[in-house]
Amino acid sequence: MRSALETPVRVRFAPSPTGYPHLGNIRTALFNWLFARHHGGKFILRIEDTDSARKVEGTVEAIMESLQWLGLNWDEGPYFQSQRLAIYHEITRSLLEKRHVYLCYCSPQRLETMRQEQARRKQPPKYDRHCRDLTEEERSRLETTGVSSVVRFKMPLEGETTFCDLIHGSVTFRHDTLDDFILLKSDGYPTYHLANVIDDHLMAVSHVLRADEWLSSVPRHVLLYRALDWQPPQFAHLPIILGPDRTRLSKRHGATAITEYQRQGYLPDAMTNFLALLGWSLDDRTELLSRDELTKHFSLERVGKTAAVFNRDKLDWMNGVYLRQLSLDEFVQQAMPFLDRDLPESVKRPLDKSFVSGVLSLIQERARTLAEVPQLTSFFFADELQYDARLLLGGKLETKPAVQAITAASKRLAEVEAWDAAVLEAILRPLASELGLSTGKLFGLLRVAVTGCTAAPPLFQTMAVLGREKCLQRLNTAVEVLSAHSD
RNA sequence: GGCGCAUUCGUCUAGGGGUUUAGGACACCUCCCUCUCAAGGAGGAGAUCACGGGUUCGAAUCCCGUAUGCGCCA
Repeated sequence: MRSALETPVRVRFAPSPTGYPHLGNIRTALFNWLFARHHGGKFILRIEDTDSARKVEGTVEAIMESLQWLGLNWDEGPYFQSQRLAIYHEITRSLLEKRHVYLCYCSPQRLETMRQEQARRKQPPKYDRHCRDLTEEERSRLETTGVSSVVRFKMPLEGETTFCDLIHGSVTFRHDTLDDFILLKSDGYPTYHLANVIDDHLMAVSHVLRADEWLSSVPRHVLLYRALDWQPPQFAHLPIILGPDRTRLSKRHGATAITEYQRQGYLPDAMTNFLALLGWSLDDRTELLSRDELTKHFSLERVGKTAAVFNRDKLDWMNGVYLRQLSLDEFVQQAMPFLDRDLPESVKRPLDKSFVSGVLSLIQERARTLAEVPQLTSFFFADELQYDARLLLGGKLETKPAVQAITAASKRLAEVEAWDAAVLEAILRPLASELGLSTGKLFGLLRVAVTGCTAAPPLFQTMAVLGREKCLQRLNTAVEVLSAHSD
């Protein structure tokens, strides 16, 4: 067996453009990238687009965009398998010459009835090798009729193949449980097995890190490498990521496309950190790791074997941690596009940067995603607040004392010279006792009057950012709301 | 149907025969801080380590079955 040190590390991320990349795909990409960076190797991007029927428009772009968003830069590629058909054909020809493969002329109908028969007899579906030993005459007769053919691999009839997976250890498959799988389809396109093996070899891929579901295909691949006289790469099959219902991730689980997480306001670094911990861990306590720390410590030995359920709550928590770690300027820069996108249309654009900065300083530690920012701050930008009078009273106050309290506060605030949080507090705190109200009641009342919400950033800081004019105006409105309300 | 892989708190995980009364994180609960919400701090609850057999003085850790889940083969 080759050791990782002998050959330069070259890994690849090889998605099919059949759908937008989701968490599972990207996690595979991340592990490949981390492995490459850890070993100072190369990370290759290869698009396995040989199944034209399932190709989905725009996915190649989405794949590249997703990788770029997460900072998973590739060193080579993208290579496209659809542009390498001549290579696959040539190598298939050499396999034919060496009799490792054969042409199969069986019609889809024949195969279908065969399968049904096998299913009826509860036998494993397996090609019956009808064309494996055709005589030359039979073959040329079929050729002249112009029937289409596929190329199948001659699976050894006995024996077994054992290989060592870097994560699972030694795995063995008996040949008689495997069938003569197809290498080249009748339309001339290679199957995954053929194209994948050829490309990995030609691109000098040293380690194949891919999802667990390919584990059962490895014996086929190993046998193919042998037939071609090539040295197989090292394999590492990664545990898959499951949805909350313990089934594989799919469109049913909502935001599957990784770009959707970008839209929902997750930071690339948080996403990377979170994904890295799905199937890998550093030790028994470290949860937060920077990109550099991840590449420094990443190793296949610490990759687990069991499928992991994606836990949105933990992602949210982690994103909040990363959001709080940002400097205010960085936070403003990150949040600005979300404000632009989601604040009501009535709010004038462009937004004033210094006002936004003041606003955001108050909610940075309260937001878990950037997409929450507009909701958390919309009252700062609104012209008029919408709320019910009962919200002001909070079930604790009568209308009259409430009106008195607001009026008294307004009066004092109108006279304040310096409009900042400390001064406001120095004015309003004593007012509570003067009015015979608890600070909780007074501040709660003012909070609703000024923000329209019962939960908001600290009152004095909020008022300081909002500015005197807007605060007084809103207190006024609150009095009107209360007056119109009878209890 | 055959083959393969997996199985530790709800979830992510630590754990490679004795240091384990199974550790950490998210979520949950309580308390502290406090003008609300967060953040932060302190604590709590939560896993007979899927089950059953072995091996061993001793097993979550090794072996064998069973079950369940997932995957591959069409």
